Amino acid sequence: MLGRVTAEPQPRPHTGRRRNPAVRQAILDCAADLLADNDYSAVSIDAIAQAAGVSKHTIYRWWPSKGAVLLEAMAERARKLTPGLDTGVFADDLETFLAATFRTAVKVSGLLRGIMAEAQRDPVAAEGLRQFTAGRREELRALLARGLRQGELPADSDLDLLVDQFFGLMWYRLLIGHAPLDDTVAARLVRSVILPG
Amino acid sequence: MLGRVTAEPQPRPHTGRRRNPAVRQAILDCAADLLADNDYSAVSIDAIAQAAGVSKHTIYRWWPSKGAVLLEAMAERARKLTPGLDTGVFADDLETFLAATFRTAVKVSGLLRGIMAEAQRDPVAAEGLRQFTAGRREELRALLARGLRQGELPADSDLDLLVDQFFGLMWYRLLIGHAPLDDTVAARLVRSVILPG
DNA sequence: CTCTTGACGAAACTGTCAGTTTCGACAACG
DNA sequence: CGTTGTCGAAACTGACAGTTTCGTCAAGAG
Repeated sequence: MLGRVTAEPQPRPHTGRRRNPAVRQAILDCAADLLADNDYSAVSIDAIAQAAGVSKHTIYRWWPSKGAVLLEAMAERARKLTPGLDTGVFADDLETFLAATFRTAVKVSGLLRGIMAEAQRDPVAAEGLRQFTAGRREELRALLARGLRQGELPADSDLDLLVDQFFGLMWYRLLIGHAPLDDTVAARLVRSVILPG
Repeated sequence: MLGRVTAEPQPRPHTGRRRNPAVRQAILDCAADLLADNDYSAVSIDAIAQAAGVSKHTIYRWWPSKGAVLLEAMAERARKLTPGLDTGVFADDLETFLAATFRTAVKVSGLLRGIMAEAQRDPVAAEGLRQFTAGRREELRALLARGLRQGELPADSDLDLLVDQFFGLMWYRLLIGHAPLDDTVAARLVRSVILPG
């Protein structure tokens, strides 16, 4: 309706004061820092705004909800820490991937746990988390598919199930905290799935 | 200090009005029902108090926090739905256990997700969830140990890792909601771990 | 240069919810 | 019947998400 009335593809290129990308970045950085350092409960929109020297108004002009801010902060920080190497030796690559993933996850566990909690009540955060985890699953799945092609995994392996077993164990230990999540776990996991020989 | 001064082991057996167990039960039942039906965000202490026809005051006299109430409600409901049979055929028992566990978990997924979210900020709920899941892990671990003794699992299986892979996958799918959690999953999981033959 | 547009900070405001406190019954036991 | 502790009702505090209002400032248009 509205679009028909005006019928202007790009009527006004732009005018007025431009948004400051430094402000946006400061918000994301402070959000991630707060989540990493403090308890999740200590991280409020007001706290982020204060830490970034920004008004709440500005935050809500750029993101629709608290969950959206936290999620983008997490996604950005996670993007920086992805290995993705290929030595040609499947078992080594898988172990490297898992070990690096676990190490990073433990380092930012406060952030991950907070986002997971937020996603259980905020649909925006839930959808974002679904997309974020989908990307991570796709990466691991591609790696496992290579192992399957090279005959290092049983031919009838269910890759989706395997992926969820790995990431599931990771999240389970992160969220409950009953057992460690370190390089040893990564090594044992790899040994439990690859075919002997 | 205080104990020394009085020096009375059981000074006063009891006096005054007795607490009404029906009230306690009503609170737990209503809490579990609310969590099962509605969104978790719709479940507040006020809502539970109103549904149970009880004052908030009464709830807080019996439990220290919201998380404690929800956790006890969950633990009670979960206790009613444990299989624990033994047909002698390990693979069948394992599949039955997993399938029943998944079915129940999906049915009360709103409750489980809410508790998990609560446990990420309330230490009381976190400790309770740790104990609850420890019991579940112990049960599954005992079942797997039987399979190991009977030679149906690889001799070098890491049972703790296996347990966390199973429950991890369950929670992961419950919390993210990207893939189903049904009998088929249980069957495939069993097939992926037992030795052929 | 000046006017318009929109980004931004400050701060007040609304609504919800956890947890506390107060008060007035009321029930059991001595 | 008095003491003791349970219970409901309701007001209250404090924190926080999200909104609104207002004044200011920066950048482009004319």
